[in-house]
Amino acid sequence: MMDESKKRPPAGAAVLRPDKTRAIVEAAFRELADVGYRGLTMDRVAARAGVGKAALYRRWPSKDAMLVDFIGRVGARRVLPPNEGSLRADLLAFVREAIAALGHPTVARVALELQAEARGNPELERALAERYRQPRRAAGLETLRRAMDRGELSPDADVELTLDLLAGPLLMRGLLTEEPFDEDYAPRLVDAVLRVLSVERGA
Amino acid sequence: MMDESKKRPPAGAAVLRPDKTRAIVEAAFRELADVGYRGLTMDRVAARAGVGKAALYRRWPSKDAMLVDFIGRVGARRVLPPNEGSLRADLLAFVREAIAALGHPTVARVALELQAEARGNPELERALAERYRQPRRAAGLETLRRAMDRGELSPDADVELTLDLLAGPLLMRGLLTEEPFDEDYAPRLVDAVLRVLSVERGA
Amino acid sequence: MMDESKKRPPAGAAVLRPDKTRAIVEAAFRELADVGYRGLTMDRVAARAGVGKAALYRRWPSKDAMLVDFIGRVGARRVLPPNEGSLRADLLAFVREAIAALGHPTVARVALELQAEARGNPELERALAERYRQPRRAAGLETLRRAMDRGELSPDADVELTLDLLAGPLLMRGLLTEEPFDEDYAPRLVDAVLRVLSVERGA
Amino acid sequence: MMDESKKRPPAGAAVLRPDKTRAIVEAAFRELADVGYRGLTMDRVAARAGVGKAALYRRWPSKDAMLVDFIGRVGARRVLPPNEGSLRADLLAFVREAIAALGHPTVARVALELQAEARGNPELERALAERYRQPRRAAGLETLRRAMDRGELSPDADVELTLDLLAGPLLMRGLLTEEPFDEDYAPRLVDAVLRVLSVERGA
DNA sequence: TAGTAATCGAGACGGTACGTCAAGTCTTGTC
DNA sequence: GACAAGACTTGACGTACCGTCTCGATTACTA
Repeated sequence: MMDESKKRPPAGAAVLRPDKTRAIVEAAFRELADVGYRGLTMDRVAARAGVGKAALYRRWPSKDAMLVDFIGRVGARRVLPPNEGSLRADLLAFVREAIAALGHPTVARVALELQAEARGNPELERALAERYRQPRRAAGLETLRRAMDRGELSPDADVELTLDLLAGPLLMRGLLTEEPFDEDYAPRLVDAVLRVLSVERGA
Repeated sequence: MMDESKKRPPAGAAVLRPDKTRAIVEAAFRELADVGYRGLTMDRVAARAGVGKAALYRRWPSKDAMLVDFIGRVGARRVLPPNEGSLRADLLAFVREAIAALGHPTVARVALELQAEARGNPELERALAERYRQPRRAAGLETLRRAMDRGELSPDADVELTLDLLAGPLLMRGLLTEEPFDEDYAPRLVDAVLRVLSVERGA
Repeated sequence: MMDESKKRPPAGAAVLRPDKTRAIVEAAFRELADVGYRGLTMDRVAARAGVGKAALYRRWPSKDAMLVDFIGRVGARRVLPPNEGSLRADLLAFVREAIAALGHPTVARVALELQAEARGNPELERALAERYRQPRRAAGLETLRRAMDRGELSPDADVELTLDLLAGPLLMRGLLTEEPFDEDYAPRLVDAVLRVLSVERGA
Repeated sequence: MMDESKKRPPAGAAVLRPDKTRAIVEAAFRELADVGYRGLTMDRVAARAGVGKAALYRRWPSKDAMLVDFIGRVGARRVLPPNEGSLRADLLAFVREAIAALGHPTVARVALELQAEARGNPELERALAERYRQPRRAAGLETLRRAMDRGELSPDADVELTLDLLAGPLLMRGLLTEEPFDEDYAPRLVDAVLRVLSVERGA
């Protein structure tokens, strides 16, 4: 299931049927959106998918493992850094996309529970880091690096802190406090960060 | 339990014994530290406290309510804003205290699970907001306002965003990613924010 | 549950409630009569008794153990030997009672399944032996012994074989082949056995 | 499967391979001897036979039907009545053969479970009756009839009861109580029955 | 000091979800 | 089409936890 190796099964062997897997995953996501992580039950997912409970446990050893696997299915391995021509435009695109993603109902409903569950579930922690935090952070890093290459940004800017200043407020509002983002939150945040970086708005 | 009114009990009425309450609370905190929020069960807390399960439900209507109440016991209704003489010193004190608090093992263990649970539990959400986020935010606000009064800070600074820039990175690292804070994280963060506010470091 | 010792539970301890036990036992017997031993499910018994499944498992460690215990509740520890004045009358009473017992619908439905289950379940085997076979065999033995005391029966009669000749046909027809007993089966059987014992019918 | 008609299969049709059937039957019998009727699972039989589960269900419509069929394979359609020259010798041979058969480990292990299962499974009931009880009863009947023809036995003897007196004790001890048979059980039983029939031992 | 009423520990109660297992059916690719 | 492998649905099993209820014993207030 979680093994990507495509070794052919021994001739004639039965194989987990992809249509069932798909049905399960879809049903599970609908359940997540409806009742959240804690409220999801295997029986209901199975019923909703029109599938026996055993079909679930043939694919994943437990409810938690199943959810962990979903992260890997939905999350991207890589996030493309924006390329708008200027640092400010790039950061604006970056922030706006993040705000949109955090605003997606299922994300809002589930992401925090998932992250909480990751305490004491190293696999889940790893999945979340690899599929969500790291790709986005790498894209942010790349964005800053390109600005340095273009001479827009000093090469000795505090990159780590800059990324924290961008991501921190977004995650805090998006996941923890669930406060809505004002219309102009993105430019206010980006311009604040640019001031930290001593980049002129006009640049 | 949460009602402080001291109305006389009817003749002959017994009263919840405070030593038992104490024993329960202590047991619950030890359980929280050991197994976290999700792992905590009422049976175990009762057993650990040497108490019947009914003793718990006589005090709180549910497991969630109990945890909510604990927030109120531990969290402060008001947080005193620091008063170090300068905005920079105040913010440094503020950030350093936050880092210390987030580093406390039980907080690290439980806070995120609690916040996650607050989705779909408005009482818990309210308790967390009232006892943790709002007092701290109010203290931060007061700190900025005093700096304005002293003339250190322009009166039309973007206060909301400033507080987000301070709290966001701290909460993100402290609760979500659980990345450790570097030795010099506090001054780096504070100085970045001061630059956003156009406040000279020397000030 | 299966412990007869009446030691008082430690003061204040909760205790299995007899009304619930009764409800469960009754429901189980109705289920047995309806669907037999193999068809009985714990869920249905619980539902029929208006009881949670845990209430069953609090009393017995498993479905089999529960049924084993029922044997002990229904079966007699001792069976009174008949006392009709003559050997022939005693044996007739004995055989007629056995035929009646084997004809009871629940017995007919369940006894054989139970005995089959006893293969590989020593506890059940022991319960069946102690509660059913041995008491009846002892009563038969006592009946023959009294006839010897009265001089009706030679003291060196083959008692074991005699009891087999009585019980064998009854159990065979009652449990194995489920053939009905003719009206006059009892006297035919008894008189045949009396001839083996060289006892005159007139005696 | 149970149809012996050898009609040619339609062109191109494959045919159940007899070696597989053999492998399945052998595996099933080994399983029966090992774990009994209740413990036997189709998966294990298939695995033990090195065969897919479908191979079993292609041959028999259900687990019960498979076992029923086994009865037909092992049991005889007819049992030859003994022919030792005298009624006593015939009955002795008859009883001794029955004791030997009931002593076979697989029979002892399985026969009772099978008979129990026959409650509520008319096919199995019929198979057991046709293949086991009736042939043996018919042979017993024939034995008695021949003795009548020879003048050894009164033509108005109670034949039904006589057969019950022979079979009852044997089945009771062999299947129900699983008590071992004494060395001299056969002659004791036979002589008792002969006395019922008023046949002199010397005859 | 006696009465009285709510508290106490222990744990049984109904309900609901978990994860396992067996029966019988279906699917896939090979012979 | 039979074959091996094994995935499929269904439904029971036995476990764990929640929040409620029951029991007899204890405690502390009031009269």
